[in-house]
Amino acid sequence: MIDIDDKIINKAAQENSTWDVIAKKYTEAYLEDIAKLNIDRADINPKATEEIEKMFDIIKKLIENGVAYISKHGVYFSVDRFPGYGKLSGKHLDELREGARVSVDEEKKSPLDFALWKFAKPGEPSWESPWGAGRPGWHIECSAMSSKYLGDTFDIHGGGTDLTFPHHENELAQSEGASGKKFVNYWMHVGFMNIEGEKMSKSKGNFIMVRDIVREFSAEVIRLFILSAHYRGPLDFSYDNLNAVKNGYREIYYTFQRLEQAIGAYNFDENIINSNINSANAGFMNMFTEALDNDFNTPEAIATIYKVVAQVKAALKNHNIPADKYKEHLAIWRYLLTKMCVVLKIAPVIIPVDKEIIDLVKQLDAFRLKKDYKSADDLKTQIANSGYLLEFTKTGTFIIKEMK
RNA sequence: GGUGGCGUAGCCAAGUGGUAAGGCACGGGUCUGCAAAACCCUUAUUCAUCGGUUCAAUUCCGAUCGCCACCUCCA
Repeated sequence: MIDIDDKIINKAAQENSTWDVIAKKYTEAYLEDIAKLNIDRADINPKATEEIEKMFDIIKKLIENGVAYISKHGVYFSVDRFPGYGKLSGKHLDELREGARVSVDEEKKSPLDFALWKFAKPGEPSWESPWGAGRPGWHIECSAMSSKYLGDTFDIHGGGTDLTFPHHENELAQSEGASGKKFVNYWMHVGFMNIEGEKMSKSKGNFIMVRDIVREFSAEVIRLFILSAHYRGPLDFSYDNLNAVKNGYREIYYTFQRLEQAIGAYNFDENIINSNINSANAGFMNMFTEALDNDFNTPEAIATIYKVVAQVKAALKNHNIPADKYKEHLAIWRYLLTKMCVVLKIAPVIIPVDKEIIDLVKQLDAFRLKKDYKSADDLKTQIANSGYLLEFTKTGTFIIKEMK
């Protein structure tokens, strides 16, 4: 969490508040939104201002290694002294220099050098450092926090595609410049979400807030929507698209409910499941796994889930299977489907149907048997008003909790 | 201008040197006492455009057009 920077300082001034109050407010709002989207809370959410000592360690090492220097305005990273600079974003130093404006800061050795530590301006929050009072440069907190909690080298670093340059490039440079080791094994840069084909922007007023859409759509639907496009590409937000995904998800949700009711209290154990998974079942699981192994191809993984849903529906109707094997057969499919949905965290929570409703349906079925359709229809309406729809099948009536 | 990415049916969206997954929507039909967001079927001779390589290209190469991001401060 970056809890100190220019924006926060400005916002604090605007609202007649202090940086720490502002930072806390937005951090909490962020964590709330994350939770609403069913995103697991990170084990550690370090704050930049609580990791200042670690920043000093890195800056010291960079100075020792000759890739950082002290200038009038702060401690700077020397881009020219780090041979790999530009390797992440595919930029070349000479091209960048041409693009750079005439240096704003004459004290910098290269216009591309960036601040590791900024000396305090009057009235700004500041921390004591070996080089003078000031505050962290933009990128240093990420290097400090990652090396402290994940080590000098770690596997996956995510972020928006807009951060590739300069932020991640600089972060990589200072981390590797200090440690001498490879910083990150895989970078995952995600594409932007547009609104109705246009970039979100405050000036256009076309931005949406997580807290607003979670009121209308479940976390599962939102997640499925986001995962429906490859993460590197752009994602176009629109209510039409979201509703289309919602309609698709309904099928997954209902299928879970049908499975639940068809299997009932059947008690299966993993051994039976594992010994009965045949090549057809395993094939779907492999498709799913391979899709995700292939640069996190979630659209393909989702397509596999829909294929499994189709298999499940066929299985539900397959009464050629001996009764004693039927539930076992379904349990295997449920096991696979659940596994896939859990990975994407879109598995629905199935709430048992209320006793009252079950009783009503029993009455209704009795009326149907007696061909008293008037009474049956009345009950059906009553049940529908409680939010359930019924599917009459040869083997019984499925009671489906409607998805709003 | 530079660098990178993208352009696939009405919409969303994968994919491969060998002839286009999946979802949504639409249309037609079926089952059911009636119904259903249940079931079945249908929907791109074609993958921005134009060339080239190849026995074969949507997939490789080149050009063109269009869209997006970054390339400046700050984050």
